[in-house]
Amino acid sequence: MSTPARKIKIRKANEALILETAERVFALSGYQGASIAQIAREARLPKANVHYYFKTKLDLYRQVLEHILDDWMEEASSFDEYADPKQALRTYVQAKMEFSRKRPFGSRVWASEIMAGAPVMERFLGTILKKWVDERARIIRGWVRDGKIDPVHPRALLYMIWGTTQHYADFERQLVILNGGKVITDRQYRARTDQVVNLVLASVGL
Amino acid sequence: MSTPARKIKIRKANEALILETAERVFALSGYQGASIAQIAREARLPKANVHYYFKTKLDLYRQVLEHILDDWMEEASSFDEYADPKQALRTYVQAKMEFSRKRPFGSRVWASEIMAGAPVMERFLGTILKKWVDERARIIRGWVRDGKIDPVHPRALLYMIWGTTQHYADFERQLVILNGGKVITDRQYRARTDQVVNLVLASVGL
DNA sequence: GTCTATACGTTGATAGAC
DNA sequence: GTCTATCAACGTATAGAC
Repeated sequence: MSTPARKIKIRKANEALILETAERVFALSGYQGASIAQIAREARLPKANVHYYFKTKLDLYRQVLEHILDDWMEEASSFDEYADPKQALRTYVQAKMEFSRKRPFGSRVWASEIMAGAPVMERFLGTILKKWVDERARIIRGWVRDGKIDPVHPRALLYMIWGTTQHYADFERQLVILNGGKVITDRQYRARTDQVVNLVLASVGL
Repeated sequence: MSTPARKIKIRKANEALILETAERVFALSGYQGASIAQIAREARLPKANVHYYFKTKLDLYRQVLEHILDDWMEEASSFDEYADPKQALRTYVQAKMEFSRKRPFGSRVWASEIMAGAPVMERFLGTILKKWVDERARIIRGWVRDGKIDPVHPRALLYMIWGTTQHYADFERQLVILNGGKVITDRQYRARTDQVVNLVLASVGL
């Protein structure tokens, strides 16, 4: 029963449970506002166990962010799936909207980290993200040069896509209240995704 | 010297100082994450003085939010300055962009409050904001009916405007890093504002 | 790997001298 | 109106029995 293999399995399961719970709690209260006690409570584990798997609160927070970055990489790559601007933008916006729907807490942890001055993600932003944005800006500029889309400012377009799609995750509570307090159904959300796609495409003349 | 008039003046000045500092600190760390000690330190006041002017942390937080709502009302009214969609949207987007530039902390406190589930602003969102959105949605639907703009979903348009313009306040740190670490100048910001206006107008066919 | 007990700093808040 | 001293509650983190 107490074989190494079994112990590793328990470890993986508990780490995953804590990471998932921590993402939710950090999303709700931010890094400073969240407490290990609350994370432990919601994961139904003794507080000491959280410290057993993650030495410090900062360690745990860092790993939560790393998890989010993994998914970020995936949605970022969707931008390059097609060379045609219409298909590329549609695919990317859809991927971002799906992420906002499926991982709203991840989006909020990110937002809260940036609002706190990005002390942990600074390096990522200045290296990987900056490189990605610079390259995508070049692609968009190419589309403009070839007359495939209207002459828009690449960065302004990317920031509009980010701001809009992340709004659906970060401000979910507000959207629900404005929706009359009714939760947004999958059907509704698909419709909203299409509307966002159409607005973005129209904004560049597609 | 110690006349009532003088004391009232001192009170007003200190309250304003504390409110301004608190907005910045709440913006950085959220309600739970912020501490009275930090607010007092940054305002260069003893901790007890903060409690003297604002009985509890929640009291202070509420008043910070009320201040932000006052400004929100003002920018909201800019939507109705013109009946023509092009002028109305331009004026509104410009007002929101100006707010993001001049009161980035206010925007972030709002964002952090919503991400925390809007425990304090819930009533405002469900009453005043909902009414405002419903009415503006009706106006936008009218523009579509009259063929003045493309057939867009009113709410999707409003959320795009909010998400995009607030992104410039809430994610300022990220934008600066993506800008190569250089602060965004007034000149640059005016250009970005124009780009956002153009994207929004184009998104509805204007 | 689990969990109780505990160390020890920081928090929100107050009392009371000035 | 200002400010030091203080308190109970809660924060992170660890020790050590099981």
